[in-house]
Amino acid sequence: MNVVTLKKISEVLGVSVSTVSRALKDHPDISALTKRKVMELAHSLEYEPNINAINLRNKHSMLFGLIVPTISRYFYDSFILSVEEEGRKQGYSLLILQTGENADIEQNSIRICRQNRVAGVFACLSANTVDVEPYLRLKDVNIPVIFFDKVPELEDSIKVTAADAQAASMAADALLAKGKQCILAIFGNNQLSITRRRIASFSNQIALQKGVELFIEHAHNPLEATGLVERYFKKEQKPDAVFCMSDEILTGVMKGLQALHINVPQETGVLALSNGFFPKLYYPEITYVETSGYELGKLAFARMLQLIREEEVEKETTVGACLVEGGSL
Amino acid sequence: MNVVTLKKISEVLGVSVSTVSRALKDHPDISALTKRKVMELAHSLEYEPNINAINLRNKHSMLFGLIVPTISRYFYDSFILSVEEEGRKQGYSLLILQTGENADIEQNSIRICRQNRVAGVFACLSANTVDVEPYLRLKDVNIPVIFFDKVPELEDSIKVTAADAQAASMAADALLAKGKQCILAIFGNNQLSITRRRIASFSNQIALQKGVELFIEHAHNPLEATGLVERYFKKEQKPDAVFCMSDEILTGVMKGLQALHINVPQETGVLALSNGFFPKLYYPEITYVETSGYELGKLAFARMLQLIREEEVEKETTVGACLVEGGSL
DNA sequence: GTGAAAGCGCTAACAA
DNA sequence: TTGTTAGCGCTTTCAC
Repeated sequence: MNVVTLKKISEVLGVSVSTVSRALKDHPDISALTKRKVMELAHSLEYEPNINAINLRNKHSMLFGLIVPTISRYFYDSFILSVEEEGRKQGYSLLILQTGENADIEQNSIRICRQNRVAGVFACLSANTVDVEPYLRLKDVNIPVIFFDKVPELEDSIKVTAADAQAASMAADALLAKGKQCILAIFGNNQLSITRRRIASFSNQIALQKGVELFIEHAHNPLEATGLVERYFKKEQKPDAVFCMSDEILTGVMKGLQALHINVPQETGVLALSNGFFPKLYYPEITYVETSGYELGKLAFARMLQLIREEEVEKETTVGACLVEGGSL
Repeated sequence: MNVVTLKKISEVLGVSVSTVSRALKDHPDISALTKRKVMELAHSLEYEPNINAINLRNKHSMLFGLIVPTISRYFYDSFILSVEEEGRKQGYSLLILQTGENADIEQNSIRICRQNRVAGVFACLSANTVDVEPYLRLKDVNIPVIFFDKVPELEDSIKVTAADAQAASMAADALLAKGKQCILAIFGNNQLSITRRRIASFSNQIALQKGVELFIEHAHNPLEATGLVERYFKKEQKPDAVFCMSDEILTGVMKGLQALHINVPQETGVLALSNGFFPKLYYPEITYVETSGYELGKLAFARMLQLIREEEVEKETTVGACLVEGGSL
């Protein structure tokens, strides 16, 4: 083992470990000469401090735990990216733990965060999280928790989410502004509060305009969305617009429209709530209301820093939505 | 701070720390009674061992570093998932470090791995990695490195890759079998050995069939791929098939074809090398040669374990490819 | 069957 | 300006 430690450096130079330690941190007490010698040697030996020793001493690590159903696609990747970027600026790294929507793995992930004495946890609940308690108990060991996206319905936890209601009503407005008269709106899992909020807000907004027909449907995956499109576009009266609650639904809808050779936007308009990646895959690009995982990440990180610094933190914050025009409406 | 340590438990119970330590690991020396008392108390106090202390003592951690350009889409997510799954079985977690193809961040990520005394590093080079040395020097501090996907052209490093040559020639065969005569083949960054291997194998295979015209082009992102499609399909003699070296290129190509209203497969065939997600987004689904990130992850992990156990390890291994029929050819 | 003590690598209070 | 020392939490050897 060729691992270099402060001790090794101190022995070579004939000084004490603490001198080396201080020299490396550019401590004002140490003479310029000593500093130079220490730094040079450390550099040439490729010294890297042992984080575990540092953490042990500090009683916390420069790691954040990030517990999430999946890192890929449809939203979380951009959240993670932005948390990682922000964290890097402050010297933090990310311990990413995917639960795959499995409650056992989720519980275990919380334990791993505890054992690692992470500086904080970013958590997005699994669809079937049974017990939020273990998250809350992290507070006992001084680990702050920020919930994002899929958050528990609890008063006293810190949550950051996209502005669902706002996004959904913006989408409705965009459809009405284009004079759409017969709208197929496809939403996701109705169990989730996020879905119910979006439906309520969307249909209320549509209802403001008399005479618009609205068909609300649910799809749990792209395939079901494709099926819905096939069903509705074989009808006598075809929808003149399709609204997709998520990227996942959007991909299913587009596949269905392609299969039926339906031209967008000539024969029907398409509008999605999206993070922005999938709409750009198509031609014409899909018009969407953006709920940015990236922005959400930035916000979550800011909240985390406040918690760590023991500043006052707002319990619930949302990031706004905005309409991004493609050519699909 | 309510953090429970062995010492706290030992004080409550009036035994020594070492007894507690041994009791918790079910050491045979300890009496059943003591064990029970210790375990019960530890449980009720929600004791979790401090990993940093353990790592410090062990001189390594139960973390793997995973350095990758991006965690999302196009391949890596499935690799990460499988490494994480395998790792979890053995008690490992993942320190995921995204480089965003930035060489500085990549270097820094290597340092973070060193500082954390990770048990090993899984590395996929950035497109513009200038200096592989820092990876190799991890060996000096006993950190094994497994390169995957984008690997360096070095004899003595351990690499796992998709069977590029095989996949590319399978793709060529599939095109020839359909009697394609004028093929536009779009590859990625020509700097990467992976690209050059694929080109060589692909064009050699095509060359076996006399009279087939092959146009080889490069695209560094989807946009460039879209541009190439627009250029080639405005020509007098349009390609009767497009080959896409990656998912990224595929998405760009499909957007270009949609823009020009070119029917697949009637007017042109499309074939991709892919991980399987994107081809299913389109109608008809794209025929592709699958190189599985998931399988590759399993393989990489197996190699890592061998390295850690200081077993003999094959330097280069590949996972096979297979043709998945869609309706695009 | 249990305890005492050393040591992993680092930092910081205190001494010189 | 530098050194000595104690201690972070844990494991393990050695002693009893």
